[in-house]
Amino acid sequence: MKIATWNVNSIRAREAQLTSFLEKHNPDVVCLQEIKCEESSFPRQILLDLGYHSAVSGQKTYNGVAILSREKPEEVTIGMNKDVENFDDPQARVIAATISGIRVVSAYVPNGQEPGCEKFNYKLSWLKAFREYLKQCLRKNDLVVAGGDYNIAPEDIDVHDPKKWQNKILCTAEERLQFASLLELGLVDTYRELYPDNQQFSWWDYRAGNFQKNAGLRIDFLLATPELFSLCDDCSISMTERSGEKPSDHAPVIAEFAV
DNA sequence: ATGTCTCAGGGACTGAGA
Repeated sequence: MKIATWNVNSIRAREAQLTSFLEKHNPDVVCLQEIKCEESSFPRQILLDLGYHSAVSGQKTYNGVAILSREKPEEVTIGMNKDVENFDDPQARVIAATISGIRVVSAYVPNGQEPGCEKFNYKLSWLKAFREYLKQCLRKNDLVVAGGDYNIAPEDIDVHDPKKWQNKILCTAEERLQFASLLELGLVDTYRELYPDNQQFSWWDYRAGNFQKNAGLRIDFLLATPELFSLCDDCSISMTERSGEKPSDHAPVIAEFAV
């Protein structure tokens, strides 16, 4: 079973690239982020024609998450408010579904803009709510994968120039502490666990030729429970899509499980 | 490099967000 996560930066602008991705890799499940549209304009039929069901949580212009799957998704839930009290998030950032007995979460963590600002505080409180959400999810399920754009580079190895990025957004100690607390729930960063010393990135700013210079960060992950990770054969970050025409600024992360 | 890309509003370009 092949599971992927990809921030597509608008699903309508990335329709051709998403089609190529699905045809090339033939994943069973894809967690999408930043679909940037309401459910009514989501290309559901195009994906059905390609053999994928869609579970969608969208909104106009910003954010939006989805889960594509070969098998029909079950127990689809949108947002965190069913599991986390006092956190009614108007932004479409979390969706979950059960596919082939695996609880799949697709998450788009807030960017935070700049340390100390209002959006940064929202990011930190969002992450605390998400931790509680995942805790409940792990309580109910043994096989869980939480794919997403976490907008955090967990360690210096995940950053092309750690000195330049020190205390910058995506790299602050506060964000890294929040990410570590997600792993402390009992989740494994599949790519990092398999390749402790590899430096490979999943996001490169469009500006300044950052991709050509490989000036990137690793901020997209497939987090798995130990039960699921024990079935993980491999995890990789695909460069094809980021290298192609009109790319998303994120690369897909793909893992293979013996399920 | 204040560097690029996407969206909405409005009907060309600007601002927000990343």
